[in-house]
Amino acid sequence: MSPKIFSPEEKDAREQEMLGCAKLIIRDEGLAGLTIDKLVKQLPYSKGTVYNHFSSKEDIMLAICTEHMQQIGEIMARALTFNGNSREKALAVHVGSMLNSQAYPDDFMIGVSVKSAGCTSKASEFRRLKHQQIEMAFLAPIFAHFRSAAEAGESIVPAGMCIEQMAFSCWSADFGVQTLLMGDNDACSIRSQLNVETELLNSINLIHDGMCWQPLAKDFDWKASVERIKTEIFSAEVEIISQLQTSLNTL
Amino acid sequence: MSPKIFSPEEKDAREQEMLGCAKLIIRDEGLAGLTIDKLVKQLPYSKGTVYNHFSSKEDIMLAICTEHMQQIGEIMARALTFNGNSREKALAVHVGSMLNSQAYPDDFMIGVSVKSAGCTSKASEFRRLKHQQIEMAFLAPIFAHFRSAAEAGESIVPAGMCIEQMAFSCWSADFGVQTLLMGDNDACSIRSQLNVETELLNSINLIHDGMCWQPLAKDFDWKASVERIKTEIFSAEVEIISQLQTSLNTL
DNA sequence: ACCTGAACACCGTTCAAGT
DNA sequence: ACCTGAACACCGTTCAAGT
Repeated sequence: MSPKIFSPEEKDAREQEMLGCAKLIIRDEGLAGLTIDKLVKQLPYSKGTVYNHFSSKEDIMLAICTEHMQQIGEIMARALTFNGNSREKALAVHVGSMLNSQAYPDDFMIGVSVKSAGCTSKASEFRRLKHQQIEMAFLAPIFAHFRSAAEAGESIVPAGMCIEQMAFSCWSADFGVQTLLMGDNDACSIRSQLNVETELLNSINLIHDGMCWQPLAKDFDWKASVERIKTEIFSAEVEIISQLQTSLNTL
Repeated sequence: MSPKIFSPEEKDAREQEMLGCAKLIIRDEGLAGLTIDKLVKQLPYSKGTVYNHFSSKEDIMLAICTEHMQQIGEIMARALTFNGNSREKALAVHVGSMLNSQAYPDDFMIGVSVKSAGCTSKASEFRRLKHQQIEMAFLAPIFAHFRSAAEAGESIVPAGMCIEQMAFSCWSADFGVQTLLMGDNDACSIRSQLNVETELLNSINLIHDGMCWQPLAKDFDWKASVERIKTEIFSAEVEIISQLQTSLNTL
């Protein structure tokens, strides 16, 4: 009869509904458990409609990854409000990213898969652009923080490096530690003895010391800073993690 | 008639044949292009026989990953023979791992996939054990190198850290830089401006400086060291990379 | 204009039937 | 004892038919 025309708001709400459902499936059955068939079965729409919103399964994954990054951006902004010296604020960014990964481990796994496998190439142009745009948005305040610390003489920009490269060093080390220590530890006897929080602090301390970021590791109680960051800024995330662990233990 | 019985050598040779074929497919069509159907079609055996050797597709992937790690072990041993100071030798390990990843990018991608996705859990017990054993074998000389440098007073073991944690910091930073910069750069405008070799040297220099590993970055020409390492130790790998790039350009 | 779901080509894995 | 390949359950994607 009357062919229905959907407003952009309705389309957006439905897209959100689909993504939320996909996330639930991933949370329950893992990333490999996400299937278009399963997704459609739990949704009041058909396959065709899902493909009307997303060009492929990878497109859905990239969309979830982008949402996750938006959340990370909010975490980073919060981290930089920490009441402490500039190096503590930089540390807070990593503590926040780690807590977020622990509170939402599936989102973190999706991020790794999207970055490592060539998922982006199979996603739609629109989704790729949005992803890139958000990545830049959340990096900007980080760069600004590194720059102001260097300009204040609290850290030294190494010869031949620029601010962006300094931030990238921290980011890639953070990514490396989390990726290597979040997976199945049982595959490697060395890694199974390591703790994410400890090694992240160790790695970031080494890099910050390499930048001569004051105060140096040996002159400050950084473990205490981590605790303060957790309680003063990320108590909500810590709460989610502890709930997640107790529910895992009773299982 | 006479039921054939295969010797362990024959079984091993066939396994190698299967793995070699799988690697070729991955080299030509990417990791996602690897399919049991395709593998069998290019092999003089049937599906059942392949499954007689490997418990699953993940088992094949882990086997390839383990072979690659064995190769990395050989690279690391070679790196440590570099004629230079102890920090240069430590740097050589990373240069070698990077060159190997560039010379055999598919092997590197498999490693990332195996580590990030829960591939190990789907692989067979036997394959998992072998993987773990080889990982430990190639880490041992690295640990020994870090320890002797610290004992010689060329580096300082930070308070609260042990030798293994220092080595892990370098390893995870290396892994982070390579993973983030080897994929599709186009997804991120910042990353696309960064060069793997430059950022790897920057990151490792920051961490080594953080360990006070002499001589410090500012007191030495580390770019020159990288060039020396490339020509004196890894000329074969450099040659493969340049061939790979010219064949990519003519394509 | 938009939704539907049958149909398609493909996937990893198994196992009864052969030799 | 070992190999074979048809069969199975499932996957992502498409598109002619509906409303």
